[in-house]
Amino acid sequence: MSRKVGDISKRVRENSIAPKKEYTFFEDVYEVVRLIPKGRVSSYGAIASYLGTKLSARMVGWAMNAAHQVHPKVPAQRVVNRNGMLTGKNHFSTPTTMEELLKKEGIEIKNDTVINFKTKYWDPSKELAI
DNA sequence: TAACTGACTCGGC
DNA sequence: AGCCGAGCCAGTT
Repeated sequence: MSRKVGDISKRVRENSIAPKKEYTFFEDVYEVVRLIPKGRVSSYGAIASYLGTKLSARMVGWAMNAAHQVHPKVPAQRVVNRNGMLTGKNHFSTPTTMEELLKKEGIEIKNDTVINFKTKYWDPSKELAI
């Protein structure tokens, strides 16, 4: 596990996110995702951008792919693409798991898209104000 | 070892 | 307004 990208997240560390001895991009992603408030959602790009690699939104998705086996648990269902679509639903135990989890948190879904995405949107680079 | 693959985005046409 | 290509980079083949 390279630390190349993780080094960029020094800001995250200094911003009082749970301290750890080793930092990797994946772990940084998990930390940020865990900070997403219940009932809110964020996007891959926003998280990538917050970590300083805004062009690597795909890596955030990659991280989510492995997030299911990470502890403490990562609320991967709160991360959708920039349009509010549940593009990652197929990576959950069942294709409907993601939607069910979000509904349980008070987020309405229609056609695999978050209703009122704009008002539910949670941007780490703003909310966490680096 | 090189090539391919994404739970993404953005810019250009 | 929608489609296409490029950039991103860790992990898999």
